[in-house]
Formats: sequence, structure tokens, C-alpha cells
Amino acid sequence: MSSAETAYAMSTKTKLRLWLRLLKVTRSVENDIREKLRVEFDSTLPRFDVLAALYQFPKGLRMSELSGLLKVSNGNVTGIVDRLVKDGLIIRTPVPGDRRALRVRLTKRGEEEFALQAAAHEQWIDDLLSDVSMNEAENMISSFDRILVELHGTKSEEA
Amino acid sequence: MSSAETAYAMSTKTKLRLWLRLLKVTRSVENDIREKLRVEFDSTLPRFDVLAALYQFPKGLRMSELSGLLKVSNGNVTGIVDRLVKDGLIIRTPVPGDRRALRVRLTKRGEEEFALQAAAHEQWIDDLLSDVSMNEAENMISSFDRILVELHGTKSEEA
DNA sequence: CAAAAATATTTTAAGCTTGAAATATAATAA
DNA sequence: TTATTATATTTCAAGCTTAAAATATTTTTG
Repeated sequence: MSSAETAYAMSTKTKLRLWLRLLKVTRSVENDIREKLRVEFDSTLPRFDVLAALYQFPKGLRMSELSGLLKVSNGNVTGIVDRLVKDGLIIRTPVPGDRRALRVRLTKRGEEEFALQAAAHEQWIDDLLSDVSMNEAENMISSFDRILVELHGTKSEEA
Repeated sequence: MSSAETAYAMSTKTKLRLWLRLLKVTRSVENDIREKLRVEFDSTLPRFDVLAALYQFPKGLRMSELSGLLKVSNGNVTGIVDRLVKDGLIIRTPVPGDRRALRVRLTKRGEEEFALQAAAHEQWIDDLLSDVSMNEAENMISSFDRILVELHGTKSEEA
């Protein structure tokens, strides 16, 4: 094996290790947040994600915009939206001029409820990552931003 | 607002940003791997995770050891194991001396099949993270290791 | 205009996930 | 020994997730 091959193999193993750590950290934090949403707000992570997306778009989003933003399937969003509508946190309204489409937006109650959840969520994350220094966080953020460009770049090159 | 409060708020926002990037990268890679497992091996991430755990323990694991290792619920593992058994990749054997317990291990076929999947998986990760330098990867790994200590430390202190 | 293609959304089938309840067995205590 | 408590696992109900099929509507094309 040449030294180039050796270096390549090392890098492969290191990347695999990186991925496994990334996964472990993410799952650990996710499990924590999931549990807290369940206990403190009787809610779930997918519901939180939908509310968070709609909170950013007060005028609402079409179902397809919502699923595109969250990077989940259309059919998936349908079910979550159904339940949020039933709970009175969001509403579906027709889109004038296109009878196929529906716009979804937060109700007053949904907005108030999400504001509470978002504040708690921010604090949970601050606590969970309390050990991370500002400097370290910023370094990781820029690493991730470059990785994300690569991940999406690869994808769009394929298309 | 004092300058201490300002710094605190900045750090909170930075950590939230870090968490959102972490989540985005992880989900993006996961979606990619999930798709590849589906197309190339007609399998899923949870199945891969179970096989990977069993591959490390040739003598097998009890159901509860398996769910503990994977950090998922007991009932969850039951279903995944059911399907893997049906596909002939793993087997359940009784534990001598304890008729409540079952040990699960890979079959010959399961071992061979997982070896193929693991090799492909390693390559997929290498490709997806091709933009990450060795140095960067190692820095992130040590950051994550410290974060993981914190995450688990917090948990065990609570208990 | 009428047929065909495209778009927006929902439904469906199968699998994943959880917490809680149910079973079965084992260990402990009275 | 028998009742109680603990442990190992499965079952259950509810919700999340996907890809593919089905509906409904709009746009494009012939």
C-alpha cells in the first residue's frame, strides 16, 4: 500500500468516526428536546418544526412550500397539519385562483403557543450545549456551512 | 442591558444556530444514506443500525442490551428484529437459565450481507464528507466528545 | 376547444418510534 | 412456600415517515 493510499484510508476512517459522533450528539440532543416537548408542552418535534416554519411566514405557506422547507414528504406534512388544525394552532385557507392549493398559517393561539415553546427551546439548547465555547461554536458553524454547500452542491450537480 | 447580559444572549443565539446547523447536516446525510440503503440494499437505517450493533458482538446480544446500545425503546427493537429474523439475517436463541430472555445474533447470511452494506456505507460517508479536511474532522471529533461527556454527565447527575 | 401533461394535495401501505400496559419468568422476602 | 417485587420482553395505541398511487385542478399543446 502506498503512502497516498494509507492517508486516504485514514481519512475515510476519520470521516466515519466524525459521522458517528455527529449522529450520537444529534440523537442525544434530539431525544432530550423530544422528551421536554412531550412533558412540558404535550407536543412533538415534528409539530414544533411545522410551527417554527409557519412562525417565520406570518402570511402562511402552501403545503408544498412547507414540506419543501422542512425537507420531508408531502404526505407526511398532511398528517401533522391535520392534527395541528384539530388542536386549533393553525388553519388551512384556500389560495385564490388555484383551487388545488391550500395555504396554512398560525392562528392567534398557535402564535402565542409557539412563542412560549420557542423561548423554552432556546433555553434547553443553551443548557445542553453549555459546555461549548463561543469560539468553538463559531468554528463548527462555519465548518457545517461549508459541508452543507458541498452536500447540496453535489446534489444539484447530479440533477 | 449590561454587557454580561449581552454576551450571554449572544452565546445563546450562537448555540441555537449551532444546533440548527448540526441538525441540518445530520438530516441531510441521513436522508442520503437512507435513500442509498433503500435503493442499493432494499433496507433501512434502523435495520442497518441493528445489524451494525450485532456485527460488533458475534456472540449476540439480549434484546434489552440491543435496545440499550441503540438508545431506542424496547418495543421498537422487537419490530425491527422480527423483520430481520423473517429475512433470515438474524436469529433469536433462548438464554440458558433465564427463560424470559432472548439472545439475538447474526446468521451467516446476515454477516455476509452486513459486510457488504458496511463497506458501501463507509464509502458513502467518505463521499458525502469529502470536503472535510483531516484537521477539521479531528477538531470536530474532539469537540463532540466533550459535548457528549457534558450531555451524559448532566443526565447522570439528574438521576 | 379537447387531449395531454403538469402541479398541488391527499390517501395508502409499510415500516419506525415512543410510553404505557400486559405477559412471563425470576429473585426476594415473609 | 407463597406473596411480593423486579426483570425481560412483547403488545398496543398513537403519531411520524416515506414512496407510490389516487384525486383534483390547472396549464399546455395539438
